[in-house]
Amino acid sequence: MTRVKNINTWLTHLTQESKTSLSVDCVIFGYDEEGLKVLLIDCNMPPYEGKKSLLGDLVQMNETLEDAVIRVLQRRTTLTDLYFEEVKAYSDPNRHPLGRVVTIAYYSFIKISDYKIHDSEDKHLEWIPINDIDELAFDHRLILDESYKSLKKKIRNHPIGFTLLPEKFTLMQLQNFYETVLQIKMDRRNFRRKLNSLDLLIDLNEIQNNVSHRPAKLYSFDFKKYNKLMEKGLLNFTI
Amino acid sequence: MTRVKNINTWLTHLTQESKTSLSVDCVIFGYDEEGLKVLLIDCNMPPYEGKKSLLGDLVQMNETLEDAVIRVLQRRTTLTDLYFEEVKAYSDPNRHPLGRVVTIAYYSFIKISDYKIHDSEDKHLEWIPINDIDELAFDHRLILDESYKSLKKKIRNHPIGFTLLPEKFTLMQLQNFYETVLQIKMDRRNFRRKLNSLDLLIDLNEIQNNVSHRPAKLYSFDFKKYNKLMEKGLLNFTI
DNA sequence: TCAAAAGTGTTCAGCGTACACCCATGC
DNA sequence: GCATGGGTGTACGCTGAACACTTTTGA
Repeated sequence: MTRVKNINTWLTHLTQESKTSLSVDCVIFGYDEEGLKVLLIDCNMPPYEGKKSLLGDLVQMNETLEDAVIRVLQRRTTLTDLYFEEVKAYSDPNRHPLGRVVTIAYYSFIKISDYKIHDSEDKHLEWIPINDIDELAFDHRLILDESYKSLKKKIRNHPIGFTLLPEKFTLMQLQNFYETVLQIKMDRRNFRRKLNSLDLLIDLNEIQNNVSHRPAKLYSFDFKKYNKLMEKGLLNFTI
Repeated sequence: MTRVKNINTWLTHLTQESKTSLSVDCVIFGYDEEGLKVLLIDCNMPPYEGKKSLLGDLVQMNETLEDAVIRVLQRRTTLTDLYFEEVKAYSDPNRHPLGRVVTIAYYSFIKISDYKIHDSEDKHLEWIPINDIDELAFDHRLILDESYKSLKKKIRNHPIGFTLLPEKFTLMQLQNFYETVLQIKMDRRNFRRKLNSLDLLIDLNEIQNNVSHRPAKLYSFDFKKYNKLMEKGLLNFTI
């Protein structure tokens, strides 16, 4: 009987020559008062000198891809509750000048003020506003575009935004967040009704002060209630 | 200046010891009159002898992941317009008994009658009804579950179903397809109205014959119209 | 004439969308 | 008092969901 040797059926060892380098690349989205930005680093690898690239690294032998992403993210931040999502694998044999490197792309989304810059490499790091990014090294522009598309989809059905705002926020700050990230305009009255109907905001009975206009009420997000409702599968969170 | 060596910034070569085996695994969903099935193969690799596994293979040096998927699918079918979607990467260092194998999971969905069994390996191949599948080799049960979830989501927004039915089909056949794949019941009148309102079915002015009940009208799907509308981005296909 | 599936309409509730005016504060 | 953003309500159209009876055919 001829039998095709196959990784899932019958094989006795893995050969060196079929192995490949594997990396993770992370589109780190950041949000602050100025808007939506992406953390990029200078690439000095020919032929991409002068271009910026995403943060990423080779995956080590004893870690999962998720471990590698956490490593990439934590090299630069002290945050522990990191949020990230897998986007897609990129495997063009010619995508990397050093040879074959398959990369799995992830995106993360953090509050820029929580981000700690802390090693000598950091001078090559920069938060670039999403709309100011032009060409990137490797296929990173493509990765960025597909990640951003994926983020925009995700953010309308998951309360990612609430961890990126100050603990106490106004409805206008919240709406600005969605408008900035989604790059659309929303109707103020409809937005407020929508958020109220979700019944997940805690009215703190506090107001802004020192603003030269009518002060807005402050809210916080009821993560406990959200988690409880999601566990029971009985919440349709859509914005 | 200390500088972290990094795949995206500054590195002169790729070392052997950081390389890993890479595979693709494909959840091949199939549909026929009997329902939704998955193509599985016997696994003879310790410690999984006697279990079934998904179809997959190691990725070769000069192919993309998509090339590898097509190779896996075409080893067993003569179809050219293969449909497949990436699901997720699985990278637990202990997921494979031969050593570290990172796998990228894909699902495909085909008409079982189009599928050609054609080599000696095939006697180990079987279409198993989705609800009859128990444990699988490796982490393939997890991969199957996550792929099925992903398929169910996809199928409500993309006309995948229409390639899996006979060219001429009745509305009941179409509804059965959705009910079977989604494992839900749908209201007949609402379903028919929905499909009519999409205005993508071609009324063939033909009816079933030799059925011992009122014969149903036959339809086909207007792929041309669908593609045209989708290009213009002006169709919200949801079932 | 019976069994079996085909075919058909209406009502209701919820949700997204569009839209304009008065209010509270600091300067 | 004026500039600035905060706060509010209504009307309409679309869509999903629930629900029962008549029609056509073969046996």
